[in-house]
Amino acid sequence: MPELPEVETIARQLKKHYLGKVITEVKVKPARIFINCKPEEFSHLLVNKKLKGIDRYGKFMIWKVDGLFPVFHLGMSGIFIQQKKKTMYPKHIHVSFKFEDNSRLFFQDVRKFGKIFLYKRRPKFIDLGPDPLAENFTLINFRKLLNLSGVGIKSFLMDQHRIAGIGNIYANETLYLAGINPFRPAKSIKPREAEKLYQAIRYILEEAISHFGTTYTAYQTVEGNNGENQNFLKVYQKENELCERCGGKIIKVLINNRSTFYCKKCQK
DNA sequence: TCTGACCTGCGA
DNA sequence: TCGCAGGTCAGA
Repeated sequence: MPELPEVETIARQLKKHYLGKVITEVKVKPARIFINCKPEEFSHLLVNKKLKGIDRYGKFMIWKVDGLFPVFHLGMSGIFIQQKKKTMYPKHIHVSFKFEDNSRLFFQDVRKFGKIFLYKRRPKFIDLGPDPLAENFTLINFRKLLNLSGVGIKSFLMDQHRIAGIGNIYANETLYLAGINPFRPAKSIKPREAEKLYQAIRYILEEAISHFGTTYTAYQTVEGNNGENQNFLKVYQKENELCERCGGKIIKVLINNRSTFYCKKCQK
């Protein structure tokens, strides 16, 4: 599921509702999604701690909780949902947080591809590339990364070790906006095209955040609403529709086993 | 660099 | 019943 815009949307809403509150209870369901700590340890260490900060790096969400840093990766189907009624207890809940005001927050993950970590210091994510909305993601750096790469441009955009935060939907949309064919080798991208692509990455992600993310199947905001960005997509899931820009047909192919949508006519 | 496995639910 | 889904990683 969630790519950078969805994680950012969730982080903003969590801040709005829970920042500054003390966690009074943490219930966990033992599952392989706990990576570097035991579920019961996660639960025990977070009780009676205040949620002091929430931020994001790529698709990772980092909480700051009185000297501890729980980190969440939402995988394909992870979401955070507020409990709206006391009787509301959805399926596939792996963590349930209760706060000092008796409000509850659930971490739900149907497919269990999500990951939960617990650190004593804020992780530096040295394995990941730059976050595309951060200051250190500059055009100069982006061009360098492109030149060093031996893969196709779509795989390049989705490789978290190169750029952290772009997944399949936004890789498709970014390449469409920049007018670049997804089969092109990353190295073949010319300086002018690199600039267009760089701007497209930021534009597509920022627009998606302003639309609260893209709901294609499972994704919902913390408040339980669908995102709205699916109404603004140009190619993703638009197979056989006509390209808004040139009237060409949008086609679907597989690249690295991931559905890829593009306009053969205007994406060169 | 690429493929398959990890999971579950949904729609064709 | 089968294929597919927004991600990631080990192993070939």
